[in-house]
Amino acid sequence: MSENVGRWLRDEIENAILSNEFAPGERLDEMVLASRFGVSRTPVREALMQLNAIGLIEIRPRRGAVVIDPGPHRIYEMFEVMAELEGLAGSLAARRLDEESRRVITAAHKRCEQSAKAGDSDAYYYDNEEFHKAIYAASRSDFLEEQCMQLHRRLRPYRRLQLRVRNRLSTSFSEHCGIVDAIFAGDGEEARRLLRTHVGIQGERFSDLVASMSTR
Amino acid sequence: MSENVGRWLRDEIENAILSNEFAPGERLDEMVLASRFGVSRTPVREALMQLNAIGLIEIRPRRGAVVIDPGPHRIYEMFEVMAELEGLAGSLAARRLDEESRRVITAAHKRCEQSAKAGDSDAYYYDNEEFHKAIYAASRSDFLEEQCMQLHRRLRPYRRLQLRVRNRLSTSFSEHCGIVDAIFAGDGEEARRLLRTHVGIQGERFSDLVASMSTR
DNA sequence: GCTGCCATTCTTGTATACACGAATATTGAC
DNA sequence: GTCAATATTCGTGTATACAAGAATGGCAGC
Repeated sequence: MSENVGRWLRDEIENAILSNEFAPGERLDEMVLASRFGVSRTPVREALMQLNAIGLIEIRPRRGAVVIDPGPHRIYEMFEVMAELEGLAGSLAARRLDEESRRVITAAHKRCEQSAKAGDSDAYYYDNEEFHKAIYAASRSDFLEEQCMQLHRRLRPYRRLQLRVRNRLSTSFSEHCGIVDAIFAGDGEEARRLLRTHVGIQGERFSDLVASMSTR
Repeated sequence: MSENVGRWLRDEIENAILSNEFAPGERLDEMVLASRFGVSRTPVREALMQLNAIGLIEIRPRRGAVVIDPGPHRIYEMFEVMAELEGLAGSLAARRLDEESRRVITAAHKRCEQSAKAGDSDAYYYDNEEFHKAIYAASRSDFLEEQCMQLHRRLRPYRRLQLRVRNRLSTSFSEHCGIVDAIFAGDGEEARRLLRTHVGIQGERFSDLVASMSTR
């Protein structure tokens, strides 16, 4: 547990929302949450305020908090922005790459290769995450890294669904190869282009997303 | 005043921070704020929690809240991300432009022209803001628009400082002209490119920023 | 006179109490 | 039986009370 109950609750409720335990549209009753976590309403409210500020829930005055339901279209928009930010991170990484970042990216890339070849979609899910985080860090822009991490976190559940789609694992990994090559070659614009298409949702992948969302 | 005290306080304190009334590094005492606004500590704390979540203040456990001091480097990073997001907004706007957006952009652009020709830097400051917001809206991506608005808001104080720099007014307006042309021509990539350079801080403009920050 | 330890004070973190608006159930009229 | 007006319940919004950790100041020892 974190040092104070408020933060701990914020993380707990955030996780519960992102893992779909609290479904979109669901009402979050302060007293129910308080008794569930064995605390009073005060830290619960503080946690809710923070989740409201980052856009995970909506607090309607005098009418309680509900989990925001982004809907397919908005999720598409979020991926669109994510693609742009990752593209920027990639281009900066290519320009600013140092030995340490190169090492971390290579390591994550190799783990992805193993999981992809093994066809282990769960393992790939985690390794892929580390790969992308390695690129954020390699951008050497703290603010960009934070923005990427935050958006990545929010999109995590949908990413996971996407990996279930047929052939997505090997396709994803081969895209990684190109990205790594571009970054290591110092070709920022190529890295940006490849990451944008890698992260963005084009064509049939959007209907895949919608389909997987409705059946979860 | 907003419907509930918590939100009102959040806006009040946010404005006070962005207008530099609460300086970076300054400690925000809950009781001082409470008595200043004539309320109890509870809504003050809720406001602080929200400001913490959006990264305007830092709450150190048991040690109170302080206004975050971004520092020149981080502000540069924020402009870098802003440039990228505005570039995306511009490219989407060019592709999706409808009559309504065209009208709003044209109107804002004309107001910029008047303020620029009059050399009225305060008027231009507001008109310029409306111009950029018009482009966010024209992107027809609600999420992108929100992200842009939020970051724009945070960078507002520094934008204002930049406009004070010699010749920046006319330079800015002539850049606007190119952006409008590209968007109206449906040239998304050109709009993106122009907006990126328009918003980003290159070369001497970074030292201008640093200089203006130290003397405010 | 300076340094380190302890007591005091001050501020934050959490719980509880109370007030008020919204949602809901109940009762009465038609 | 349906609808509307009203009473009741329920949950949020704010204030206050209490607990506990951090900052501060004083005192003793050197």
